[in-house]
Amino acid sequence: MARVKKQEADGSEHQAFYDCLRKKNLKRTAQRDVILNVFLHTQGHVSSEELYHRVKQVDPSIGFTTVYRTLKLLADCGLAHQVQVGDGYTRYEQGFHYSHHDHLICVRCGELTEFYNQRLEAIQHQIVRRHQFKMLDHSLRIWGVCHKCQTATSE
Amino acid sequence: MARVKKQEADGSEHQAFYDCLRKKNLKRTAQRDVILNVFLHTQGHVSSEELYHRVKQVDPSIGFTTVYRTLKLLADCGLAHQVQVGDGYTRYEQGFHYSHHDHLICVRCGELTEFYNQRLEAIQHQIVRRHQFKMLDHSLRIWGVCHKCQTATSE
DNA sequence: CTAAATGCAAAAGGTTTGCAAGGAT
DNA sequence: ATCCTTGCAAACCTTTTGCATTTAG
Repeated sequence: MARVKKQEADGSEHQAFYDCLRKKNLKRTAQRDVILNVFLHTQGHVSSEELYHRVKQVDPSIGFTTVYRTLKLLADCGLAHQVQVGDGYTRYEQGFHYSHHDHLICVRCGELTEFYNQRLEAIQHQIVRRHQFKMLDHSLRIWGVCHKCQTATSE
Repeated sequence: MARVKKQEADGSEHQAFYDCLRKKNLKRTAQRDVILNVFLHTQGHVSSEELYHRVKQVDPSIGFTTVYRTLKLLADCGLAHQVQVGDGYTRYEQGFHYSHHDHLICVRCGELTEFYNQRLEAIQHQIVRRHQFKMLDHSLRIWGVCHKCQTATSE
């Protein structure tokens, strides 16, 4: 119980979304509501395609394009965060309570493990400063074989 | 002079390429020679498309497919190294004298700056060990605005 | 000779866009 | 009434592949 991530009051993401829509003079629609909900209930890193399939189970009338565009909109509103895993798909992870982290990617089973290391971050800031570079984003990805796949019977 | 990277005798890449071809039972062709030469004389991070255009200036009869496939072959032989900058193109940098490094990417002018930090590497090894992960590759990319673009008249 | 290489054209496969119809404010 | 949204179909774009022809060994 000690390490349970505290969850913000339910709906804070929704409110943030509505606010963002208003600010952009965009409209709240049933489709966007469904897509946001499904996205918020999805763990991990989904592609538009994957989210589309989940959304279809809730409302089969929603098209891929809308999911695709809404995902971009969510990213724009800070509710989703883009990740390029390198598998050919643009993936999104939840971004509202987003805190920077990096990824271990298992090339065998595809599992993504998130990690965060303060010293890593500090060094990056140092490097950027040294190059008089203004950092906007950064991404560290480590590919390899996860423990589970290493111990699995190698064939 | 103390830190000048020692250059191998000219042609060592070629020899390595021929050896690799022989080992794979593949053939040495005029096209592959041209493509290797152009690649070796190209600085930075080229896409197949870009290399194709350079190659065409030497021999217009060489097709894109051949450049594309040869680039993959070069990577396979350790002469080229793939980099995903995130601009939609698969890019390659020289890989024969390759030593691991990471990239600063200017989102304004597209400039790629390479850097290397030993502590960064050490921490990554530590993280991997901690996760009982067998690292195969890793890539750190930092996006931002380079010094030149920061000082350029902002409009 | 035989297997590999080449180049064209076309297929793939994910991403993006045009547009007519429908919907929110 | 107006401007945004939706979903379909098609366009895009880079990456891959099929195949008939040519070429290296």
